Amino acid sequence: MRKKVTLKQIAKELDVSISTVSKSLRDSHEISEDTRLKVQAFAKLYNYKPNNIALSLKNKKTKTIGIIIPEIVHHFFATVISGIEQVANENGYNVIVCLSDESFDKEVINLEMLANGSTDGFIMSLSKETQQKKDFHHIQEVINQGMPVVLFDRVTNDVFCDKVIIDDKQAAFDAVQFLIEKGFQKIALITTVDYVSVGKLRTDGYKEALKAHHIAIDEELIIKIEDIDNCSLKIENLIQSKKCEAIFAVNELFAVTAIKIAAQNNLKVPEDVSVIGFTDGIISQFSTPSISTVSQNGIKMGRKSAQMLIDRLELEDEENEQYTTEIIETNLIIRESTTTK
Amino acid sequence: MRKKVTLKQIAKELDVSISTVSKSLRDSHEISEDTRLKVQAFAKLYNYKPNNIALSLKNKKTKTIGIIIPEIVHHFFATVISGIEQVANENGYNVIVCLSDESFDKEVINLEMLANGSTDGFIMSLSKETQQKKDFHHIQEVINQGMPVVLFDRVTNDVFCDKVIIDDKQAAFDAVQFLIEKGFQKIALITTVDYVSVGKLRTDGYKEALKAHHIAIDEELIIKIEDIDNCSLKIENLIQSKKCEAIFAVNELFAVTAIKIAAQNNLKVPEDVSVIGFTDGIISQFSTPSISTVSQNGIKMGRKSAQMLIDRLELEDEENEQYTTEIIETNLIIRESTTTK
DNA sequence: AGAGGTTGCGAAAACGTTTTCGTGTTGAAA
DNA sequence: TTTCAACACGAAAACGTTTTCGCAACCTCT
Repeated sequence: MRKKVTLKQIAKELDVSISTVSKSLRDSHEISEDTRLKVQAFAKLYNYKPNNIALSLKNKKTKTIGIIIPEIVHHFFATVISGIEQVANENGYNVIVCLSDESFDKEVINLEMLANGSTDGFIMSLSKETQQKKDFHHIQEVINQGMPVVLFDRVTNDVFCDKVIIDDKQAAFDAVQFLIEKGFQKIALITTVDYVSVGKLRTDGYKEALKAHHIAIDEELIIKIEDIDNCSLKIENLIQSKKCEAIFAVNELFAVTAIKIAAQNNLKVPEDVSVIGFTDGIISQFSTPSISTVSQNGIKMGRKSAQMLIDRLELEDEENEQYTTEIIETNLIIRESTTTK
Repeated sequence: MRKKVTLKQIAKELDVSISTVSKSLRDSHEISEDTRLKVQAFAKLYNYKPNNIALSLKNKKTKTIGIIIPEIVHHFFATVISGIEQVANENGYNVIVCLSDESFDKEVINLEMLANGSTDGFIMSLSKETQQKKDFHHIQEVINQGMPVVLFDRVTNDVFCDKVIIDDKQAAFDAVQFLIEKGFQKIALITTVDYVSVGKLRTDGYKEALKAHHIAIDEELIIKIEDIDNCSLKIENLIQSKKCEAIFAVNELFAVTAIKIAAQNNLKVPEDVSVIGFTDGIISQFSTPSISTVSQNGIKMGRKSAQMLIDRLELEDEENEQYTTEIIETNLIIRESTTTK
């Protein structure tokens, strides 16, 4: 077992000082070519690599980004991480991932844990519980300590920092308008409870699209799901009522579940009912029929978030207090689950 | 902006030495109750938390686990990370995630990057390219430096370390046997090229099941996919040949693609052809029909890997050279895509 | 030969901890 | 009064770097 070699050991072996070794390896002009080459050869032979921890302590930079998200077993979040990791890597950063499991407490603990020197900044998406409690002191605290934070997707107006979002309302508006233009009037909405920020915004977009086209909002066509595991009944009621010609669902799971239940009730998609979902994940692509959906482009979202964070990190305390909110464009991907009336 | 407070600052404020502050906060009996309480109160007021980097440097332990996997946008890997994170968290560890993108070079770079002090050990799954090249010197190197490594799922016999796998061959055997017992004889196999270790093993299991039941192996029923994007043609040929009554696919994507192509060719699943996949991911659960599959339980795999790594880390150099290979049980989940002949 | 400049290197501080050891003060025992 | 232990605290080393500064030795001019 050949342990990692340090400057001190090299110095001892070659009978020079630690400073000389360090300078030689960094190609300092202070060192004669003789010693420089000698040291470099020795270092190469023993495969010397500087210790990251020591560097972090000295430089007060870890070159590490903390990511805190609700869960990772979720295609959208996985793509965002993937995007973050790309940009981080390009810039010599590592990412350390923590999951809040949608819990406020875990979010706080993870944040405090990583804030004690482990990372230079954070990229996060709020847990459901945090959004519900509207308690963001932990994030503000970290920002006050001088650590940049970028919020993405599930954000809040109550904390000032850089943000990356999609225009949820507009995207929902576009999707519903698409259905309207295809001739549908009775359009149902399957959404989340209101405290989930994106669910609320998409609901707003749905309503505005109807209004813009002078279609009355029928509350019976709007169902709000609290818990994905118990959503079937409500959706079944909706389907069986046969009052809707089209469905807009605020996520993939709701969309595919609606399609499944429709099939069980002998309704064909898209012949009997058109469906548009949200988030272009695995499900939408591979379900039968494949699902028309609003594509969020998690990769781009992740890349942008990472870029914003790194830009701020490398600004070197120039105290640019101008926070910006970046909007990632969405686009409607039309597949088999929609047709014309 | 209130920067984090250090021991030194507290010491200065209270006009005592750094040692006294440190000892007070660690409830040392060397310190009088007076000063101890005074220091603790002050520390609490200023929300003192020890700096992780400094601790890491001193203790030569980072309490961080490095994860290197081919990609994260892949339900199975996401569940494994989730499992690792659970156990890591329970034991006060953080996880730092790097993606190899199936590239050998990126795998090497990431490993070397993290090996320079950033993590205490690794949990990894080999990239395709690494498996193809059969070059594992980078992993052996890290192990030689005294860092424990746990390999999961895509492993190799060429490096000695702890491993966590499923019994791919047995699982494939069971799945195929299940089809045979349902009365099918003409069972097709959709698999990967041979250098992907798990693909090879599952292929072996398929063949052995046929042999065990005295069914001749028909090479025309075995198709090997190199690239997922161009798999449609081969699968279509298989389907159109109408030579198979059932299909065993070595992953979800192959399974769902087969079902889709069957539908396009007016073959119904499971009435005309039964399908069993591998990996119980989102697709299998939500596709229509839902897909019978071999469940791998990524969570359990992740948890086990993390536990093995942490156990070894906390063994404190007891040099236990007994490496073990843990096998996570699989189980066959029967859904709508299979029936009896 | 002395002044001044260059070259090549080492000592030491700094980052933030923990811990070992040394030391001065106090109190009690002899 | 002397002696010794207990007590309370501080100095310093250590972890592995980088960097500033100081200092010899040598060289080059006058």
